[in-house]
Amino acid sequence: MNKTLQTLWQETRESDSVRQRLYQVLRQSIIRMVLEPGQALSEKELADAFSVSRQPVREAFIRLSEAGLVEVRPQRGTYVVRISRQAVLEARFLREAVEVAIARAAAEKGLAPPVLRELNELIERQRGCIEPADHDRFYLLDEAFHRTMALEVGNTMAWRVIEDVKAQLDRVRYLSIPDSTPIAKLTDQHQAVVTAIAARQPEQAAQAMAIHQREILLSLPELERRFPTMFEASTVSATLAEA
Amino acid sequence: MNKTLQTLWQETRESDSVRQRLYQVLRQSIIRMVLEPGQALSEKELADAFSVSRQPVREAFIRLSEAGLVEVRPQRGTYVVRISRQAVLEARFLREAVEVAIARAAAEKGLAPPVLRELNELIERQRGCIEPADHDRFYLLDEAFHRTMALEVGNTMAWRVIEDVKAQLDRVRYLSIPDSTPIAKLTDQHQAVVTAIAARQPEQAAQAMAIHQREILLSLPELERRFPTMFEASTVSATLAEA
DNA sequence: CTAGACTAACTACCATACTAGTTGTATCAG
DNA sequence: CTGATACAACTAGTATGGTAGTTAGTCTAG
Repeated sequence: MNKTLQTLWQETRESDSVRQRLYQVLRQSIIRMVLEPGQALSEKELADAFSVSRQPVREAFIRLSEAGLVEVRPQRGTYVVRISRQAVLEARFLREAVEVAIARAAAEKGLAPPVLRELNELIERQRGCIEPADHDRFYLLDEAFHRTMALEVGNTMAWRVIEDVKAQLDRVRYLSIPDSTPIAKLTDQHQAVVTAIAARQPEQAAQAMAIHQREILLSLPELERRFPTMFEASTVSATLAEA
Repeated sequence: MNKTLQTLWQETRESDSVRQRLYQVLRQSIIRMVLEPGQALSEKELADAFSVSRQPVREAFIRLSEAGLVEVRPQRGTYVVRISRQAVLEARFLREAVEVAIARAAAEKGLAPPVLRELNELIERQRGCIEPADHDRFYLLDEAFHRTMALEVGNTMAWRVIEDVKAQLDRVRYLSIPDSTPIAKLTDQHQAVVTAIAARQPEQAAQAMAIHQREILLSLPELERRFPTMFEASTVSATLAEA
């Protein structure tokens, strides 16, 4: 069993339930490609590795399968799902729909000055990741940026949805490091969104967020070529449908 | 234990896992107010009632808690969550965001003639529920309408999100029967959406769907007055925030 | 009569045991 | 050597037992 899993396990809060801790560890491991797409996961093996029983492992599997990160095949096994072009496109569509609505709502209702200050501060810190490039830190700051916006519009439910679909997208993003969209460009896009919100221009905010959400589309086909084993075998019809 | 639960249990497919069957039964029961907001649910009691073990009941509880329909308080108990104004508003926001995006995408990409025919047929059957008013049948046809649109735009993920948030909204809808928005009006709104999609007018389709999604807002305050026990005690600050 | 401590009856969580179903392999018949 | 079959080693799903924590009620000390 992988060493990194043990490390992540140690980092989880002991006050949480075993199920939650396992879920977090496995989720992170899948996103970070520690557990590779297609890999089989064993309830028993993981239970032994973490010195817990099979039951919480199983419950974590169920949760992961609902998030679309693993597939549980009854009496057969549980597998890390391969990246699917269809799933990525669906996740991106969904995330755009929700985040654009959030940006528009934020511009309509307006955000309190302290919140705007917090967002701008996050953007500043993101600029600090440009040179030298620090993708890990930017990832965290980027997540914080989107989370802050979602929650400040008063919507925990929306953030949970975003968090779920983000997992699909982050796996792709992780693959595309370091030749992904430059951090500077993404940060500028964040800035554009906040500026439009501060200026109370809903359509402009929505537009800026939509542009931001479409960045990921660019690298997908190339990644599928470079990492064929990570992807679900795409049928010809599926390929044509997207053309 | 309630008689209706047993009936629903009989109707579930025996090929599904006990966990899934329990989830469906409990979900429906909560939406239909068979299990009332605030009511305590007992693992053991339900397990005995359905002649299954506590484990699948527990797993169904976990899934329900993720859908925001029950609250699991460790070592304390599991309770049907009361309707919360905040949760309803969040669910509505989220649903509007996703469904509007779907309507827009459908108008942009266009739908195949058979699909348009199917949607129009559903609308026709919905008209059949107007006089005499058949809310139960309309509910199913309405769900079918939205599901068809979501899936036809090629998005199973989006439909799953809608399905989840719909649970929150359907509970309110169930309360507001029979003095809810007239079926005729809702059907007309469906028609407007399909017409705009068929005419390939994205903005018009988005607008029509947005109007449709805002219907529910109207009845909420009155329902909160009429059924105080069904709702979460709303604090003064929360009330003010929504004003 | 009141306040605090103890107790009994719950709860969810985790561990373990058992069942039924799938799969790969080895063995045996042709 | 090939093909089918039986078996062994897995799997997830379900059942049951044990543990720690919460709660409400009662009983006792003041």
